[in-house]
Amino acid sequence: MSQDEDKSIDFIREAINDDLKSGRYTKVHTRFPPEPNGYLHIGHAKALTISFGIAEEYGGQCNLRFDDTNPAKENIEFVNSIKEDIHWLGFDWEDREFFASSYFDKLYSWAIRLIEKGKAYVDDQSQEDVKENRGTLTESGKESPYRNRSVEENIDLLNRMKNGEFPDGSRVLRAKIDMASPNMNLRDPVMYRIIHEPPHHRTGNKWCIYPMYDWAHGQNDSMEGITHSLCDLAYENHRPLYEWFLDELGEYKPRQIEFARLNLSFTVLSKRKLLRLVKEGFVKGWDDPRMPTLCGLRRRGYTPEAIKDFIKRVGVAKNFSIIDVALLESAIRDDLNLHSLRRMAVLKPLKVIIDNYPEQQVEELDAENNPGDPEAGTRKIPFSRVIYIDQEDFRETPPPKYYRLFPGNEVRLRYAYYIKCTDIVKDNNGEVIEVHCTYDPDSYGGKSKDGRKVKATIHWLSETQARSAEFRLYDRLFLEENPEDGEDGFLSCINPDSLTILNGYVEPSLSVAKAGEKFQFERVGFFSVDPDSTAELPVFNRTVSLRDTWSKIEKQQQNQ
RNA sequence: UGGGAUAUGGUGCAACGGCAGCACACCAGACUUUGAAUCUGUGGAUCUUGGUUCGAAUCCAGGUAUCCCAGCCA
Repeated sequence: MSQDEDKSIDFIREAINDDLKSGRYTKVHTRFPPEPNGYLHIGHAKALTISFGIAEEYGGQCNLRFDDTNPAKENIEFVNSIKEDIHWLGFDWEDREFFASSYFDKLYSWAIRLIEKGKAYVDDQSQEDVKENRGTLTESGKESPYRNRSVEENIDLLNRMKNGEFPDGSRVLRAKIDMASPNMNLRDPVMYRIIHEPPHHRTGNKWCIYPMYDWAHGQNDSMEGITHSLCDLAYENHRPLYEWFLDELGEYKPRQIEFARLNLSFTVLSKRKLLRLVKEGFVKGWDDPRMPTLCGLRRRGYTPEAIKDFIKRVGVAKNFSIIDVALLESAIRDDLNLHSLRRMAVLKPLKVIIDNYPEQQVEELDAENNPGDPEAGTRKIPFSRVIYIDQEDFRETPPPKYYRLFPGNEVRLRYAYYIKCTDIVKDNNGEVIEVHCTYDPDSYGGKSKDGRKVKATIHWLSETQARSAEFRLYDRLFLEENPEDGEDGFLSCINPDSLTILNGYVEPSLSVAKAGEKFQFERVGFFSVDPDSTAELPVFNRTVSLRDTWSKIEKQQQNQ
């Protein structure tokens, strides 16, 4: 067990501590139970980190169990992607990979047991009638006319349902509880429904009946000896049913504890909405770097460490909450700042000619790979007469407090020399296309001999050695802080500029960077190499920009 | 009077009858060969009304707001 550095622990760990102390349970065994009907996203990362993390902390175990009780929605590809994503985050279930479908036989025998106890019955009502007779939130329901069939008839009917004698929707098995219960989940909930097609991805056509969530989840938890079944607040209303089944069966009963799911500002997390983003082409796929899916975040350049750190910062509670995406960005910046190598890249090139620098000369200058980490070493970067700088680092007429290059001003080229702007060349449209400078030979390496200071240091690339590269700059997908509001609202607040593609240059060494490698482009942001990269054209995804104080200052100036 | 849950700075999370604290965000400054990072500092919160108590974010009662529940989805 971890003795938390900070003594405060969340309510789940508190409950587990109580259970261990009281002897209600003698170990901790959790489970992560995804339905294989979609990709894992950042919200799942929270659930997963809680269940796997708590098991780890208490020296217990966490099972991976696929909740595959509905063949209409599930398939093996999702099973595989889910496993990949969990492993990527750094969690492992060892040999405890389970499927709800593996328990179908045993579950069936438990259903028979309930029927024999008179606690379950086959209902022949149509779907409409079942709905009609369930009542409303304020009115109690009506009992089914089939509610009091004999045990023998119920068993016979269920058996024939299982054998495929009846069409989809014609009958269901229901628990006999209380049609007047104020908790809708207790108004004779459906246990089995008939589904002939499609075949189940694991059991094929063996089964024609499939258990509902409520008639599978708790039972599977029990069968696996789970002690703490941690889930979403949405299942709070299901807990009485979870316990009713196990009590009636007389089986071992885990404790279900619910916590608030993760919501993120400027993000949608509901499966339906994510699906529409993909299907309707607002993004390029489930792993589009703008998606909150784990595969999307991975491609964007997020690290497992940052995601886990983020989840830790979010905390665990029962309040409905919406986390500021800035917290996620802060977590990835912290991680990448510590670990990523620095490189120079020019996203929007502007040509600078250093008139007093010898025409054919090329110098190899030393540059640190990570100023914060001397162990990261240094590299050589070529310098010559013609270089590229970023357009944002030059202004013909500088606004107040602009320290970068402008006519008459001197700046430092990172790791190289001081240069002073002497002249500019414009094209027919009046756009500056060339900047002329002189350099101070006594400022080699960026240190002036006379000790004079310059306010700005800018990044650059030597024209001849620079390699072309594509930069994909991602911004938030939605303009509204809470795009989940409303059904279609999220589509109307899509950010038209969520992706900007720029063609610029990078240091020569980066042309061989491998997909997934991460760098900080100095003064620009953190980038990760995209799998779309080719030998001719490396592609860099911007994971997150650096904090940009200047743009804030400039914005303030414009607002005045 | 359907049932269940939750209310603490802008956003989250703590404080478990005894000085309301932490992170992110915001703001100011120091430092800086990244206007980054780092460091220092400022401001700002207990849903509401009553009650219990020497003392209430915490306990009690009422009110209000928000979330979940009427799938043969999970």
